[in-house]
Amino acid sequence: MMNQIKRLRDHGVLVTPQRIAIAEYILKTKAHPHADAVWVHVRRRHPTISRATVYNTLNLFVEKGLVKAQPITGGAVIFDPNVRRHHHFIDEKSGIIYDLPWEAVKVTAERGLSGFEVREYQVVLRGRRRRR
Amino acid sequence: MMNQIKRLRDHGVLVTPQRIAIAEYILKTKAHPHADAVWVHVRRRHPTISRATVYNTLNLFVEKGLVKAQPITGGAVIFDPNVRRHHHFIDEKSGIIYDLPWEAVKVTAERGLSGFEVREYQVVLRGRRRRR
DNA sequence: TCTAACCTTAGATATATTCTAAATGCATGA
DNA sequence: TCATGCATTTAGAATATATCTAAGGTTAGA
Ligand SMILES: [Mn+2]
Ligand SMILES: [Mn+2]
Ligand SMILES: [Zn+2]
Ligand SMILES: [Zn+2]
Repeated sequence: MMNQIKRLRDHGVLVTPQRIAIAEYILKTKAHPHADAVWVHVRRRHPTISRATVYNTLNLFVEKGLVKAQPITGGAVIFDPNVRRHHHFIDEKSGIIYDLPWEAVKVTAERGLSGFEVREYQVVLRGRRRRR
Repeated sequence: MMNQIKRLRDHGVLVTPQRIAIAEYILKTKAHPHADAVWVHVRRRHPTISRATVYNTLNLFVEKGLVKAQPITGGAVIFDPNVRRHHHFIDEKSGIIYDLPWEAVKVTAERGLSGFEVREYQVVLRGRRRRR
């Protein structure tokens, strides 16, 4: 899509076919994928893309503010196109990570935080997504 | 210390010299170390202890409820002797992880959480520890 | 003391991520 | 348009984290 290309340029990212392919997936997904999952996805249309390019590109997108790296699980770092403030719920059975809107949870400092300059925070919740 | 040995037995852990050495460090530290840091520490007195034993032992301690694994940073899982509910502040310059008492922050569910069965949660804060 | 179950170990394997250096591609000005 | 210079891509090596294997050693209770 043309608007992804413009979005890359607007963020100071030099456009290449590999970066377009990665952007088209990572900027729209709700799956919170890790780098290897992005690689598997993007290879469907770009069979020769290397793992190093996927890592390089995702790290570049983080640096440019297009995505956020979320190291909230044990294994691999996951990449999140939602760069606004929000919280995360991790389903312990499936491993699926859900976004929770910032307004879903209210966090209030009570005491004992005077020694800490907080730049950002989030609530990380674990449990089971209820069957619907 | 004798009370560490009793503590291991009380948790159904068969006592060995390696486990005592690991317990003496991990059950008292405030450093939130990862497995390799525990290995480096314990080798000062047990030079032949293997990395596998350190990983096996820490995972056993988690299973027995003596410590909690906290996958809140990118790299290695850290092991925490504080198994009560609490929050974490990560100093982004040094990487040092500080415990925040449960009462330091109040978390209130507001809306949109009806589909989620929450088993546990914590607030993860990042920023800079203020110079005192 | 005897013994069965359990533990420790070195090294191999698996997984996640970065590095290296050579080949290739992109953007710009002539 | 094209040459040029700089950035990007690539395969594979290297590094970091974690688990597995199988042989040998230890623990704790009878
Ligand atoms: Mn891991
Ligand atoms: Mn990692
Ligand atoms: Zn998210
Ligand atoms: Zn802690």
